[in-house]
Amino acid sequence: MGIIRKTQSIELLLSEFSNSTGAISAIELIKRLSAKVNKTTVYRVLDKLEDDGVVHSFLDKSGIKWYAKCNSCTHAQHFDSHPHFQCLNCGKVDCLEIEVALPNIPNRQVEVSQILIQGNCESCSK
Amino acid sequence: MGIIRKTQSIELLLSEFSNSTGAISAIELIKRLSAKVNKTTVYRVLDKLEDDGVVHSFLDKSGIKWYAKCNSCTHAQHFDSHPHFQCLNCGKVDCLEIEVALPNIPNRQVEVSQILIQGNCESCSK
DNA sequence: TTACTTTTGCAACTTAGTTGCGTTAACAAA
DNA sequence: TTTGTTAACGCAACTAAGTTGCAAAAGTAA
Repeated sequence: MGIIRKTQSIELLLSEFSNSTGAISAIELIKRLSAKVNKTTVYRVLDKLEDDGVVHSFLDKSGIKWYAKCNSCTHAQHFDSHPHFQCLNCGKVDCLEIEVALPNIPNRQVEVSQILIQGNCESCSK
Repeated sequence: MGIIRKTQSIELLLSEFSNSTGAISAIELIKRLSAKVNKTTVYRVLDKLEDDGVVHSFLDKSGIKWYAKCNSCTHAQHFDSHPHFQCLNCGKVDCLEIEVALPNIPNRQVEVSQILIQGNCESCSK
């Protein structure tokens, strides 16, 4: 569907993404904005932002949803196939700006792939 | 903790895995065994089987848990880093017996990685 | 300002998985 | 074979993330 009106909730959500480098979980966003935006609205706005190619989403290992700004996604094409890195120590999640070459898989047509890497991030592995 | 007693529930769960090639979702197992085993027990047995290296688990794109027999896992070492393939048409999920080489990631220590590939399986892409 | 329609908040719901606790059933020892 | 121990089980109640329906509020074009 996409965004039609620039509302307050949308501005608030977008500014959360502007003020952050890594990914943010839906739950974290709901928590941060709880005073100003209802959780249903947060989920709905995130859906639309993803639909418009403004953000992309993925699940971490415990099944909760994370969102991050897209660098080069549009509504038509989602370049969200980069790996995501989650620090097991501090919990921070980032998009890795690298390409992972998947080997050809016999007799199967690949549509989407999702790579989640867990370990220790830069600050936590010192 | 691991399995100490060979109970009926464990036998039932194990036979489900023996009679199947691909992965099976926890929900599917609960459904199949609903007449004989309580869902709490299914979850608990799966935990233990995973603990013992008999099966390994992963999440699909909608966040639900899948289990598959391990070919070469032990309690000490889980070789569950192969990719998983989920057919978007028939829903079937398989372990792919291939290695995916992850590029080195600067300044980060990789502990675990999880690769989920979605597309059309052999039977569905004809 | 009006009229229209999107967006929002609320409450209630859904679904997967978890927890606490009293009961049942493996199984080793007698 | 029986008994005692305790792992494993079933049940009900709970948790947490996310969804739905609907009436009210807020954008926006005219």
